[in-house]
Amino acid sequence: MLTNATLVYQPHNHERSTTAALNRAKDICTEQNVRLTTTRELVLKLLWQSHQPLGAYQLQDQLAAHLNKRVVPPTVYRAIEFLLKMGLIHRIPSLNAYIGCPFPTSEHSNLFMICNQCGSVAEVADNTVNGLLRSTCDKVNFTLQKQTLELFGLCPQCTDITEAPSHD
Amino acid sequence: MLTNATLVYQPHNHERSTTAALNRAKDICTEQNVRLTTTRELVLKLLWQSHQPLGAYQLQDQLAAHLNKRVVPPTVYRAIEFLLKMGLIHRIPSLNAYIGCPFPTSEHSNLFMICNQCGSVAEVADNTVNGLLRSTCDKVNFTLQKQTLELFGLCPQCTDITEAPSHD
DNA sequence: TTTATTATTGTTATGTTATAACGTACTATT
DNA sequence: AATAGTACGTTATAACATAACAATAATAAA
Repeated sequence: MLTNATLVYQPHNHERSTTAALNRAKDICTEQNVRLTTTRELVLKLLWQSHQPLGAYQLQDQLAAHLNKRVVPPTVYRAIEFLLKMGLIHRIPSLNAYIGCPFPTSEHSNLFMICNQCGSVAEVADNTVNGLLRSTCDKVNFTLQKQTLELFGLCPQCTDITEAPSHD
Repeated sequence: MLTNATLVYQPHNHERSTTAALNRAKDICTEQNVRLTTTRELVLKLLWQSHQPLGAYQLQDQLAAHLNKRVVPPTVYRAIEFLLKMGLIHRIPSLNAYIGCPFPTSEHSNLFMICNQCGSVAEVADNTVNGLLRSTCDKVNFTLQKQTLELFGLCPQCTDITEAPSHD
């Protein structure tokens, strides 16, 4: 069906993918000799458990609830900063929100499909897009270092619902 | 050199392109039967005159200076909102900043090349990229409505400077 | 094990970006 | 001139993010 492209809708298997992501994160941190502390791990977990990207202040609330104590912005932003640096999460600039990365370690395109209807976000790894962007940059002598590609529209589910004949 | 792609570095001919953009804007507004008021026109002008995208509060300062009176955020954001709706400017989410659009009216890719060195931003209209994204979305049944593509790196100038042999 | 070093977190304050809500003034048409 | 619609003024505040410095915890070195 899909060649060259991997589409990952975040909550495709909630519990399992969360566990897998946390394990991968632990491995990566061990390997890199950095510490996945309680706060950091909890933030990552919350992002994976969510069906949608979460903002810093949503994370703050949820953290506070889980840790049963006051949590202040810097705490959240430090964890976010760490996870971003380790490639374990992404920031989605147009949403001011964060989301777990399904492909840490591997080079990928940072291509997000954001549903305007239900708010879900899928990350797509597509080498063709990557290649084309790279060659476009080469043509104009732009040295590409990083990218964020945000596509807004309707996810498959909401597309189907919208297109389906109404019955009222 | 470039096929299918148009690269527009904002200040390629400052004065002339600003004037041209303002005239185009007037035409568009007349045609659409909406008003390009003083504030709106001034914001557009400031964005075109700038070598870099401007934030709302930078615009606020510059507006205040030009109009010789206090300008408050809602004033700026209203002008921005209008210009965005008319397709005359873009918002660059990762910078929280705004930039004049060189291709108003025409469908385009919202592809920006952002220089990490000098802060300049170029907008690229590339049908190939557009087409590929569209087909990628089709493949996964995602209904594409809007997009923002942000590429970070070094602009041609800064690339050359960086790559040139140092002499110190 | 004690000490030194570094990494992490706590804490307070503040900076930056953006919008809500409501009232007033302008513009165009009748 | 009355009216309706659009735009702007004004105040307050929401939402997102970081600076700066103190305290603590983990790790490495003596």
